[in-house]
Amino acid sequence: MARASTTSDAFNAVAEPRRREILSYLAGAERPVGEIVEALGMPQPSVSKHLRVLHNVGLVHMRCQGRQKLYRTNAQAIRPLHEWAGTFERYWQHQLNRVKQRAEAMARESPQAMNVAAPKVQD
Amino acid sequence: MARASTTSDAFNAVAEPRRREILSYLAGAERPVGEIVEALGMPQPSVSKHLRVLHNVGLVHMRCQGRQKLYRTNAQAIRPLHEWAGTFERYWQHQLNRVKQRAEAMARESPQAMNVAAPKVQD
DNA sequence: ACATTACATTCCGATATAGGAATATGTCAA
DNA sequence: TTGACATATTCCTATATCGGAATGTAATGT
Repeated sequence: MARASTTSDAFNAVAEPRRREILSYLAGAERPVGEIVEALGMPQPSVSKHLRVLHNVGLVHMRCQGRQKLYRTNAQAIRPLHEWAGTFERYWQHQLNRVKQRAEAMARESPQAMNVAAPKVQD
Repeated sequence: MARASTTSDAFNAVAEPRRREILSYLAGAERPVGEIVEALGMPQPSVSKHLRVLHNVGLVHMRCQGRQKLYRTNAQAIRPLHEWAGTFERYWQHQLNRVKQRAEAMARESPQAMNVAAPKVQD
């Protein structure tokens, strides 16, 4: 099998850097496709294709207005991603604490050693 | 061009569901490959390949111990992802506030309408 | 009706996967 | 040394991309 399709979930959709750019651009306000094209300097068909992917996974909303289509980021759909990553927060805080505590211990025991290259410590 | 390589950054590496499983499993403690294989029920070569990808982008650390290799999630490497998603937090809060305010306004003005199907509102 | 504007879609080619099977590498134990 | 164990790598195939170019489609203006 090949890689999971990008239309399947937000994680895959967001893996593409240009789609992240589009999401950031559309976060604050509705914009027609033409403005995205101009602002981000991407070819129009490319933008349309990325918008289709984003729309399929619910990361953007769309509204028609005359011959324009106004797109806007659906921030709600990004929450699961934020929450998944947040799951690891206690672990990186724990790692930071260990680094901090080692640094303080070193400073107490041999302050003059603080200016030399630190040994590569196993965490 | 094809899709960006999964070895390039954390966003792509994390797009694969099985890799997310592995990261979660390795978040709290070091584990040898064999335990991952058993715990998650994936074929061993598959686990090794996913671990290579995760290691290449710095999402896991590795340490040799005899004939085993102990892997562990590097939670720090997940922070950029969390922060990127967090960028949108103010927008989804804003959306939630609007929903909440509309609900309260409706409750004040016509409490008996709260039990019928709400009109599809444009946000 | 016709031209124009605003987007979307299709066709194409190159490439990067993921998974399965088989095999290779490296480490310890008798 | 030989063998068992733990993990990594290679070979293979099917498929899902992304980008570019060209074309299709729908709404508006004259």
